[in-house]
Amino acid sequence: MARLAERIQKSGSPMTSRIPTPPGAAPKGDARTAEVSDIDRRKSPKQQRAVITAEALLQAAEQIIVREGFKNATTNRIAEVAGVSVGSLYQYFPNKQAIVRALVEETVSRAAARVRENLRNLMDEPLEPALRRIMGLLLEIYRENHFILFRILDDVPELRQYTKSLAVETYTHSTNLAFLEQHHAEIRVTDLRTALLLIERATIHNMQYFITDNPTNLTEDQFLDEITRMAVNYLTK
Amino acid sequence: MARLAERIQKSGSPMTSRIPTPPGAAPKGDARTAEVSDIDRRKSPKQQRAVITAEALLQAAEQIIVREGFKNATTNRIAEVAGVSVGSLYQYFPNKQAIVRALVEETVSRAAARVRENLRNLMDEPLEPALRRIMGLLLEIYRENHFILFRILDDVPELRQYTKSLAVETYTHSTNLAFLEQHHAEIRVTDLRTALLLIERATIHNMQYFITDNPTNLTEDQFLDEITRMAVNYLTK
Amino acid sequence: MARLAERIQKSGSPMTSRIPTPPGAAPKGDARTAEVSDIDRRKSPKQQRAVITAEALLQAAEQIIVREGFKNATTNRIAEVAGVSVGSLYQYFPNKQAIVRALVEETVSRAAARVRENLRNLMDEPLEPALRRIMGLLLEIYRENHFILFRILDDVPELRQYTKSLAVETYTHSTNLAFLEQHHAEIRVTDLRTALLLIERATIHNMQYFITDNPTNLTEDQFLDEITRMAVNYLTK
Amino acid sequence: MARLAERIQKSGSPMTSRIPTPPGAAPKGDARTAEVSDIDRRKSPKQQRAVITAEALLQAAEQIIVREGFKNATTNRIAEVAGVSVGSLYQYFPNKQAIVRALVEETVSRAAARVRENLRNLMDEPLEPALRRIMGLLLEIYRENHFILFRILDDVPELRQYTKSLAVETYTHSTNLAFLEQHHAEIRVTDLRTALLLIERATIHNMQYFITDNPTNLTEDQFLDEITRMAVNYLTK
DNA sequence: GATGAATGAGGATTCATTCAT
DNA sequence: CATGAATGAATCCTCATTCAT
Repeated sequence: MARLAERIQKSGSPMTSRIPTPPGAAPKGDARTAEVSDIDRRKSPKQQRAVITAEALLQAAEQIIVREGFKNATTNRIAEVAGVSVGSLYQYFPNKQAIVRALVEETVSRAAARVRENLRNLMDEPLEPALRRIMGLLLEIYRENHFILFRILDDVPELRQYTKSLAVETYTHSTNLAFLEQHHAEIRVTDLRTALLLIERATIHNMQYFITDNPTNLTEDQFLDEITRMAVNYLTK
Repeated sequence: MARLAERIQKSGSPMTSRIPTPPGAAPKGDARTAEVSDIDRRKSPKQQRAVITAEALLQAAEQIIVREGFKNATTNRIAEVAGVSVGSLYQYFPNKQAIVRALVEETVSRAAARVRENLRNLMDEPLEPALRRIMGLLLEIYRENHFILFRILDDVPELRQYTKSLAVETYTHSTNLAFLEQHHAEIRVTDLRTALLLIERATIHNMQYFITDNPTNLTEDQFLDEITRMAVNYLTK
Repeated sequence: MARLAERIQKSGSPMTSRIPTPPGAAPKGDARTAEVSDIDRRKSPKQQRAVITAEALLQAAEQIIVREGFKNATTNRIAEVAGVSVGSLYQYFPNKQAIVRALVEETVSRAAARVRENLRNLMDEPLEPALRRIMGLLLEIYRENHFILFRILDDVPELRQYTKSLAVETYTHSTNLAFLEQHHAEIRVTDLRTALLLIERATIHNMQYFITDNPTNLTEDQFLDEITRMAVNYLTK
Repeated sequence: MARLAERIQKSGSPMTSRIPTPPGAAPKGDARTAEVSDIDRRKSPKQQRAVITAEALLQAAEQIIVREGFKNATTNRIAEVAGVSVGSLYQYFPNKQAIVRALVEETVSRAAARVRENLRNLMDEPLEPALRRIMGLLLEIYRENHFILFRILDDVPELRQYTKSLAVETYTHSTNLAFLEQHHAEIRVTDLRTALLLIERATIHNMQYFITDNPTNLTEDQFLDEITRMAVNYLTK
């Protein structure tokens, strides 16, 4: 939440600029640097109170989305739940979409930080157990933030163009890649980047379905085993 | 198209009944017999003209969605493009959602029929080449019906509860299963149904991303090879 | 009012197209032909009821503007006074501005028709008495339609770009010119078109002030005499 | 600028009092003595800083209006550009309108001073060349202050009631009259005041159109010649 | 049956003004 | 005095659905 102020910004005319805030991709320590505010018309909060309000708005938005569904998250309702006026909402967010975006970015970057940190600690572990651990972490993260990480991106079509840049994988991509390179001895595929992308998709969406439906009737451990096996088999055989 | 009339039905108040038209799941001859709740159907278009009108509406809806985006597909516009009045639209479909649903079902069941048919012809082929062939077919189908099969489900949150039952895999599930059983000798996983579900997810969403973004920069053939390899490796190693 | 349907049309995105409906400028009988509807999204009224509603909306708008001032002429209020719903308003007019525009065009073209007709009958009269007659007519017209012809154009900044094309003079310009040419013997200025433009401005705005303030304390007849004299002196001396 | 403080005043509830600061109309030495209603004045900026702030606000307002259009001149934006807080803005001006009014008065009185001064120097010149000189000066002034002198009055309907008292002519009226009286020998019209009013209207609005559109395609010199001729012919023939 | 006019609740957004700090 | 966060009424516009003709 420390970077909240930096994240509150104008999104130009609703989603016209095709290239979104590019994901930090520094090969070594890919700590995301604060995204440049594109001509933000909204004042960035300068007083204590302002930060609190902006925060309250985001929390209100999240709460409504989770409890009442995205379509009930009108600007007026968000303001109401946050305990402020609509006017205040527009003081911090240029439009409704910006709230959702801030919410997602907030969640994603936190999640990504967790993943990257774990991944670094697992750099020296063998591929399979390391992957398995990461899978477990991912499942936990996605379960905790299911609404924000999955549902919202579906519910806000305009946000879809940003989906890529807002996805957790994107934020962790370079670290993921470094992890694979670290284990290249065990891996048979040559194009690591491509393999990574394919596995990411396969993994994430299986998790999404596991969380919402669990059509497999597997236990969580069994599920993670299978998912890991799919990834490892693909990479190593 | 023949079963159109059967598919047109009322969904009660928008999506309150949780269980939609359940997918046929007969293990062997899974020819879907239309199980339509006769209650709630607005109208049985027995006359030629009626069917034509309903069909025109669906085509109009599809055309608008594909060309102008989902949010431009208002009921008035659909009727306009179809060349009838809104009043008539409501003669054939109880509400907007029913149109979308009919459209999806239409597309899905056609696609599923193609898949099943191909699958049956490949029953005696070895696992890998057979799978590869199916993968190619699926990619083709998803590409052709990208908007209907992927985008709509995202754009109509209320339809998401139906996603499962409206997905192509669901319609082909039993055939798919039969296919796997036919090749059980090559397969090491024990729970075929679960394995199938996992592979389906992994495959379909990778295809979705390949079609919309192709972030991998693979050629279609390369992509299909990889996807197939992922599935085969998972099943057999 | 007969051409109402033709006049109800979309104005593109609010006033972006710089070139407005060009004024009819046929040298001979400059009867304005129905302006082409630029991509009008709104249905043109086909039933009796529709025409009545559209008409009621225009009248409501005029009434509100005249009685309550332009700023009270909100879309909701216009609909209310017209006795219909806002929805209906937007059935016939793509946006608020279009209503005002329709109102002005309606008034202007009617006024212009009167002027042109009179002018034609005065073609053979000597310059001064003919001009004096026209001045009287103009004053009458502007007095009757003061709000629509003067105030609105000021109150709708976006409409200002159209001011030229919506002004009465513009609609009568070719006839006016023909009138001057007819009297060229009495006239000393060489560039009739320019002279006409200068006189038009001088005349119209003096009338505007006369109607709203009459800071001169002249009687109407005296005022018309002076205005006429100004024009005649400019043209002939 | 010295008289700024005097000009800052409260206008009651937005423009309810019909009679604004009346223009000084002393026939001879018409140096405007500021007649400000002390009631309603928000604040007397006696300190240096205060005057500077108020001045900065006016300049900010002008800048925004000219560069970004009137509708972008919100109070918040004006304060922002002026480098102060909205709160401060309301310290110096009771409401938005007061800012606009101050801006107009400022500009008008400066312009009027120039006109009057020139006029005095031309008192002994013959009518035509003197008028021609004044016309040139007026055109220059209007061109420089086009936005403030013309556009604003259109954009702030509430200000229109003040139009008369805020117009340049009004501020120069007595001097103008004195000028005409000085030349009464050349003039045939008897009621000089009325003639003056008529000529003022004719002149000013032609200039307005010349500046914004120049529909005549005349050069500036030609235009001034024509305008002058119109005035002289009217006065002397 | 068909038509298309009418509905109206509801949503996003703005901006002059106030007032606690 | 200055600040800037908060206010909230008000505005324009949409679109699924109904129903009189």
